[in-house]
Amino acid sequence: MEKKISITDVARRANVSITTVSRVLNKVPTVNKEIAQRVDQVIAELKFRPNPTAQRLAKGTQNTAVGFVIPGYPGIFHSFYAVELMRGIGHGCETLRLDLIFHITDGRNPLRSNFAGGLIFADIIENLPQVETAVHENTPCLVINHIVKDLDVSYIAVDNVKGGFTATEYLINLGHKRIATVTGNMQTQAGIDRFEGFQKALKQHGIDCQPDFCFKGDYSRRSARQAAERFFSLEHPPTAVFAASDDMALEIISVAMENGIKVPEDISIIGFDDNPAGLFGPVALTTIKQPLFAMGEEAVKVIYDIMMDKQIGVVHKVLAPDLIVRESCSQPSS
Amino acid sequence: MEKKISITDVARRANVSITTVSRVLNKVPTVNKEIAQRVDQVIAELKFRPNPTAQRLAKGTQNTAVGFVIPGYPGIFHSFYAVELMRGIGHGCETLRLDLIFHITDGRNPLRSNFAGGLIFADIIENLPQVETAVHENTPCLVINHIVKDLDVSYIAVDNVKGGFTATEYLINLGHKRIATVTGNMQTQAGIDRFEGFQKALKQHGIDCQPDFCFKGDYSRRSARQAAERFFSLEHPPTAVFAASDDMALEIISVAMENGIKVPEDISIIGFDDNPAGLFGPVALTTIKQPLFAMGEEAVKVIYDIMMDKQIGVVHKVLAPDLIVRESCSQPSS
DNA sequence: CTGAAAGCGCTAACAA
DNA sequence: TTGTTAGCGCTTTCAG
Repeated sequence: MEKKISITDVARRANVSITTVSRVLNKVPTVNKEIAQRVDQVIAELKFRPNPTAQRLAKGTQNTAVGFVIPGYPGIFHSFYAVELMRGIGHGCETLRLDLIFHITDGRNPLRSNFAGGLIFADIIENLPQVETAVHENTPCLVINHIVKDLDVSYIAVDNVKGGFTATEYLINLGHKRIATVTGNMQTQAGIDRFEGFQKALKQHGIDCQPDFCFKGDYSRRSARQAAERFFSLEHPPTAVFAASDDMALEIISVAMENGIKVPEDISIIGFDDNPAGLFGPVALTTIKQPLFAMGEEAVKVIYDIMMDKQIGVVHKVLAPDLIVRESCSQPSS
Repeated sequence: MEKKISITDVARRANVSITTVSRVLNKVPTVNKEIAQRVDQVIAELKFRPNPTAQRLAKGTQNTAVGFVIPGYPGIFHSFYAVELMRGIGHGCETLRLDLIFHITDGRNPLRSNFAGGLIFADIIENLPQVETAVHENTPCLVINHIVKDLDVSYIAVDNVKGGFTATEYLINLGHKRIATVTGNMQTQAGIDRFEGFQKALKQHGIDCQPDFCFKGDYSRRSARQAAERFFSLEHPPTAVFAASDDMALEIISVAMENGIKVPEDISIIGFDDNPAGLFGPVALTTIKQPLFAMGEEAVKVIYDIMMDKQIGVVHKVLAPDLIVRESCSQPSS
């Protein structure tokens, strides 16, 4: 462990003042060529690196870095959801020339927001204490895709009610009347909201919401399988199903095929997420795409405004999801 | 744009010294309860945030952040290669309690390495000038998967020669004698090295390397198709093919199927990359897996040692790739 | 063209 | 328990 060398060491060795060293560091043109060269040489010899912290302090540079906090569970980097968000945030930071600091954390550690001027939280479930701390420390914060009630914090989220509504209305407009749904985990906002959108669409088009057609799932393939088996064993089975996730939609398609039921001829299936996995398999999945990339990008803009005091108070934004039509839905045959 | 408030403002307003404010900021327990409370209140009123830069300078904190530089081309976050690397680096940073700063860049901008104590470059092709600058500024640097010749910089790479060798030898051990290859882009190190490994394996096992069996591809599916058509039209076609990428391997399988040639019964195909796409499709692809995650993790360790002066001079590491046996290879039938 | 000196905002002895 | 006084390593007037 060598002792840190500073600008003073360089100055001494080159027989100049630290001011001059600072000048060559900053490429001030008014420095004598020879001296500059000598200084450069000493810098190289000593392998001197100016301390960026001190530079920033002296220059009074604003802290232009945003931290992106994501849960560190395995597979996070393979999650379509997280990666899309990252892309958007990465792009946003690039545009605004902000540094992007990743905080991959299990939510336990205090999260020293060392250099970050603002924090974006991707998943609040594990990180709620960290959000609270950050808010309490006056750190600009933004939560993605989670509508926070108990805390006065900004958020930007996708409109899951609208997503459920859009999916269901699409089915209705295709001519379906017997529409079922398998919901997401009803402990989660997304699960509740997507189901609400489903009901709303039915109601608005004067279609009854049969209890038989509403299966409370939990996003798991297992629950989707149970739902599908229930639906298919009904005397009057549905002609269309809205699944609250692509994963579940895919599982329903599997069950259908196992039972010789054709998609979309015999039954239409629509998912939610626009997971690339929906592209493979026997039929490309029609689904609802969350504007993940846009959300990430927007998140950066918002946090930037907050950091720069252009924005006072918290901001709440809700983005609309898009319908992606592929092959798994058609008009009812009967 | 409000004037920045500093610890002095807080001190004045709370009628205490800045030291006391500093103490409550750092939660030093020896502060009078009432005073602490008063200070806290003022902090809240003024929405004061301590300047992290000044804190770091005063505390003399080491710069424990590593920058990860990746090209900003679209789709980078969906590239299996890049994402695996990120995962490894993310994990490494977490383990070493380092901050991770992403620099998503097109290679044009100067890359102000603001807070990073060290830099890891994921793809040197677009970023070479940045690497040069960084090296010149004595910034600890590490290049991933590119063996740099003209620059005295550390790198950590995968052994592509060994990868090609392993793939080919596996085919040989299965009993194949008529082995073809479609190479990657021979302008790239990976392309050259994998081909070299192929030749080396053949030679070592006393098998002639027929020119007919060596097709110079470029990683594209198009080139793989041409290669496959050539191979299949030969009087004595090969019984096995080593493709320098999974993409190409998959295309060869497609061509084979179009021609009624069965994989692996009639012909064995081995790829390179362990791309998840190889899992789908009619036969799961046998392939060579690059230790991407491990490489990222290792990269962090190495840059850390360099940053901490535990490591003097540059370090060059080469990791061995692994054979992943799945379904696309078998013993030759004839 | 160069250097002395005064900070940048905060922490950390050292006194009081 | 609180305040005074030096710095942290660098930039930046302002003289020379």
